[in-house]
Amino acid sequence: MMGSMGHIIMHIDLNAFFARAEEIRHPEYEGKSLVVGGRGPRGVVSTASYAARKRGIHSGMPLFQARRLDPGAIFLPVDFPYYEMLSTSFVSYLHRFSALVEPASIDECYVDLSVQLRGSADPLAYLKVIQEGLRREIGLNSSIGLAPTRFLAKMGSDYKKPLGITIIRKKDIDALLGPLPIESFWGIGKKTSAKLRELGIKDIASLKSSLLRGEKSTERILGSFASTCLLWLKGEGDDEVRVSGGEAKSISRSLTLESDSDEPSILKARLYKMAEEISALLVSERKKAKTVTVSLRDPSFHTRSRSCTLGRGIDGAGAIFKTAEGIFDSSFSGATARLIGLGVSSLHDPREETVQMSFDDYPEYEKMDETRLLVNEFNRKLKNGGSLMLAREAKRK
DNA sequence: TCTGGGGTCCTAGGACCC
DNA sequence: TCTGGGGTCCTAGGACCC
Repeated sequence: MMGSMGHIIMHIDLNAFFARAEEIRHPEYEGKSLVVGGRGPRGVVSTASYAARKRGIHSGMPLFQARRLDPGAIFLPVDFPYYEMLSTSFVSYLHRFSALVEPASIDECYVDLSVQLRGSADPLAYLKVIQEGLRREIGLNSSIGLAPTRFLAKMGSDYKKPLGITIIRKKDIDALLGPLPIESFWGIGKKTSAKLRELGIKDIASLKSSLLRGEKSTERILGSFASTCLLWLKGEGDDEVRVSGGEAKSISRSLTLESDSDEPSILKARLYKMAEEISALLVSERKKAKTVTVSLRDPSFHTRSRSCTLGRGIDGAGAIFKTAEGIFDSSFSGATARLIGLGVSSLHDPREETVQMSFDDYPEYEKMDETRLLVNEFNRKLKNGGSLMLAREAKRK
């Protein structure tokens, strides 16, 4: 009796996507030192072309620093709608090879190639066709990983950039991944790798042997992720490509101000603008949100967030703003902000709402407008929140 | 002229209910 | 009247990823 067969997963990642996208519409920039990044004095690098990377420029670096490293580089602002258009072409292109395509971000996809490659004598040739066709037809460069699980496919596409193709079979896991620095393990970032390095775990091989030995110190650092890591390094774990593409669980906007501000009218004006954008998205996705979160980053870069969950979903800019303003007034009055953010979560489809509160049951609600309802809701929350200051404020209203 | 913006998932503690 | 124990919802913060 045959066991159920594993999958063959491809992960394909676009190389220096934003920079390459600019080269496609400005061929004269090709091969040049190119930096795509935010606007304003506080912008950072989104993507640097490979020529710019050779000069030490990388994602997340402040733009002024990038300018210092390479004053002759070409600096371009981020044009999301254009990149999204190219990303859509990328996904459509992949559908030629498989119906099972899952976009994982704007520049990467998981593709199930089980049917196409099961028993294939030369999967590499097939992957080359995909990679070369993408470059020829759309102009995009990519790196590809092929493996029995999502994790290994992802590690494979990262293994050689740009224009790499890496196949990771179960028996080759240790030889290929073992020597890689611990930072390259997907899901282990700066903080965790620093802690692991203190224990002498500096590469993936030593992580795996530590986990195999069941060392508690390593398990404490990784928490519940420890067992997942070991599973992944044995070549097991998630191998499903989910076509449906999960719906968004939250929507947020945030803005780093050109200069710090403690002026409520300025900060509230930003909140209103963000509320409008979020509302437009909610309405277009036919969603309502029950939770509103306001966040503030102070000049020393400490970020605080305060949220409020309402008894029912909202999607209007006015309602979102009023809730945000209530949070702002009660939690952030007088604070100096470098960044202000607004987000909504607990999203749901109002058409699937089970029990609608009937106005007949609560006739006094009938005369109230939406704003008034929200203020009541908010005040009730504050009273339950147990903050004296907040409760006093609620009483005053 | 220090350090973007949009997400996901996890954790830990408190409130509340049975 | 010094200690229950789940389960769920909510909040806040942190780590990570692209």
